Amino acid sequence: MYKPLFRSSFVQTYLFCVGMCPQYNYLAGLNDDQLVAVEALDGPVLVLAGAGTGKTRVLASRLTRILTVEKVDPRNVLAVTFTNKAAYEMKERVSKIVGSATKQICLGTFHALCSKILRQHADLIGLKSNFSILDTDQQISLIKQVLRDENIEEKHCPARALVGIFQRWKDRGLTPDKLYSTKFGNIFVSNPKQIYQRYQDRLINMNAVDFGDLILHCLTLFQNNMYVLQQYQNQFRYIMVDEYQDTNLVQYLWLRLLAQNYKNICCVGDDDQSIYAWRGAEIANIINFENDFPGAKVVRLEQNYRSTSRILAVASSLIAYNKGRLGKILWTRGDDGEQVIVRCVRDGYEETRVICERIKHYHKTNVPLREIAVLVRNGFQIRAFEEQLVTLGVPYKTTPAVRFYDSKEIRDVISYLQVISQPQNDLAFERIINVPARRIGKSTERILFHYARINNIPLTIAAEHIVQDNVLKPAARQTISLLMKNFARWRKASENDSLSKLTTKVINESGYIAFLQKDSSQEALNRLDNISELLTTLEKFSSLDNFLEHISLVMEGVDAIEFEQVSLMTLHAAKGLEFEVVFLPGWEEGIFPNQHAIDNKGVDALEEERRLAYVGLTRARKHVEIVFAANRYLQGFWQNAIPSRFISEMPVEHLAMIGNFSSYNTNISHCYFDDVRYIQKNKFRVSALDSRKTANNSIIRNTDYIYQKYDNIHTENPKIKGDLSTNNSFRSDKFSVEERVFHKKFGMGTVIKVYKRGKLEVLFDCEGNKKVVDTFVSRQKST
DNA sequence: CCGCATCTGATTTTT
DNA sequence: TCAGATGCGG
Repeated sequence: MYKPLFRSSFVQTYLFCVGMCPQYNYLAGLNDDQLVAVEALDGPVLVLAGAGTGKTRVLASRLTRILTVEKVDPRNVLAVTFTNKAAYEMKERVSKIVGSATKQICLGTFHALCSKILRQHADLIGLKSNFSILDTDQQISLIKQVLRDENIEEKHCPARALVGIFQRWKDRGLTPDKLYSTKFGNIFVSNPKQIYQRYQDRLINMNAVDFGDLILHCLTLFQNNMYVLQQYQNQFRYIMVDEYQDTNLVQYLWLRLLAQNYKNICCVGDDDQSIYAWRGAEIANIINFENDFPGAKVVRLEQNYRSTSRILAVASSLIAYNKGRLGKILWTRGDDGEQVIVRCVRDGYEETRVICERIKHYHKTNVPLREIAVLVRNGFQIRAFEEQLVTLGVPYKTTPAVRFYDSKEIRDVISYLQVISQPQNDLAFERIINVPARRIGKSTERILFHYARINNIPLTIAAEHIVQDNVLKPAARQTISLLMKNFARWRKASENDSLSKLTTKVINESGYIAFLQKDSSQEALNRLDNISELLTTLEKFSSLDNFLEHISLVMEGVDAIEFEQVSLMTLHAAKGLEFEVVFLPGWEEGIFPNQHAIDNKGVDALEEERRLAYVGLTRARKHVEIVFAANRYLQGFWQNAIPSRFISEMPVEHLAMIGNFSSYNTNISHCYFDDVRYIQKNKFRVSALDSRKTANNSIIRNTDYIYQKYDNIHTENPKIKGDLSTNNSFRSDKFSVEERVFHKKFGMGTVIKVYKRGKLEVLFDCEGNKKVVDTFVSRQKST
């Protein structure tokens, strides 16, 4: 019953040769701390790896040591990462050192590994091994079905929100029976537990899991089947985890179970770079590591090989405002570098213009475009830069690019393939039952669905049955009959045909291609292109199941060849990357930190924003340019903005403030930049950092100076002295529709709509319809 | 069944 | 503003 996940063949011999090779030195160039991290193989180890401290190198060297020096069978090594990207990177790196043995290592994302394990023991949790993995769209439509069955109106309880809520529960190991709280986010329904239970029942029923289930089911499997757990506990002698700060509770429990036997678990992460708490990551995992794994060794990697010391000083000062950190101090032997530029601009348009000018400037001074990045807080900020760069003819790339597998036509084709391979996949069947349009409308669907639910059978089976009866109109009956005959034929073909041959058959015989060819629009042409691209991709897969697994777990398309282009991306997407020059626009209260974080009364959300800022700053090797605008056109309103609090948390001596601050119409401009304006550029030395540099090879542990410096920042560096809230405070007296108001510029008007956050739409008597912020209008006294 | 008007609400995103 | 959802009429 039990099979090892990976089979080994001649690897042992190969590794023996590598291990014996005297000139081969995997330890070359590692610093003292890195060396400790690489050599501490026994027992639990936490490697706190700051940004740019050579984390991936350490992981790869460690793996090398385990395989070549300790001569551990690669099958006994488990290496878990969070993203496919990280898994791929690690694979690349390790295969350069240990070659083909890499394939034997159990290396992958949590989800991929759990899926693999689950498919081997599916029967133990009531699934078949060909279970389907639902994507978000499918989750939503399943929840919609459940809500419909329970007679719950979606208005009170949007399916999309439920996806998130269920996911969070699953992140925390809460199966319906364990759910103790009936709190349901902000959503009101009478019985949340029941909806959750029904959703889970339906999933099992249709032989499907969602992403959260992959790990949660696997954990349940281990907990309920001692002998299965023991097999894996014995198999995985060494466990390594990357990006540990991003793991959630279930993943932690999963790891802890697996590590129980050998206890050789090494987690690498950085609490300061934890930016995914909002989707279930538990920063507590990394903070509590020493308690969770008794006797754990903690290694700090603090020597930074990426940024200038000024950039590090700025980033360190900022992150020091967070409480509850494990505490790390990055240092470098590199140059002090330039000051971090903080630029004030009039509005968003100027922001884009200036940044694009600066991009051209750096490019002219021989910085390659691929070394330049604009990192934003919100996706929508990217667009303005795209437009400007297009007009300037500067090549750029945005991440995430539109995902290949997300496009409608690809999803359609995949759904056909899913129905072939997983006849119980109702959601896939539902998607294509009338695509291309074959005149199966709502009424036919309803009859079919009803029949399936009453008899508790999959839709495909129900369809087979129902065409035998007379319940359907002849036309619909014939159409469905034909469709089912097609599927039977394709299913048969799938046993012999290659994947691309099968797919070609499907898209021709189903009429899908004809349906697209009928349409001569550019859009349809693109879709046809995409499909032929899919056919090419399919060549690479050995089986249909293989392919379906891949697209469920690896949504990323293949990265295009990297041209010389500027990177435009969100701060989240930038984690793990580095650039010579980094632009950080939109550093205003409400954008960064964003409004949600400010509204949350707790500090947690704000601290996560701060970590995000820290991630942004530490992406840069040489230059950082922060920009904030005094006015911004947002969601249809012009609003004036306050510089981000994060700016005041950075040490002024490392900043160069540039810009015209008079655009502020309150006293912000003066109070904010008093201390800053006259900083002289060249008078500064980073003394604490310098002293470290002079130390001959021994790392100075005396960090008092820096701490003292931080304390000063907290107490004696009140860069924001004035009242910043002048224009951004909200009125306590709310306006209502039809009320008469007066605006200094537009005159008298009537409120026609009231939005959230004090925004009004007013029909002015002379100026017409305008949207304004309520702090700019006054109430007309009724006499 | 589709197209157009109207309304609503608006992070971050991976698996 | 602007994209996505909804609802109505042909």
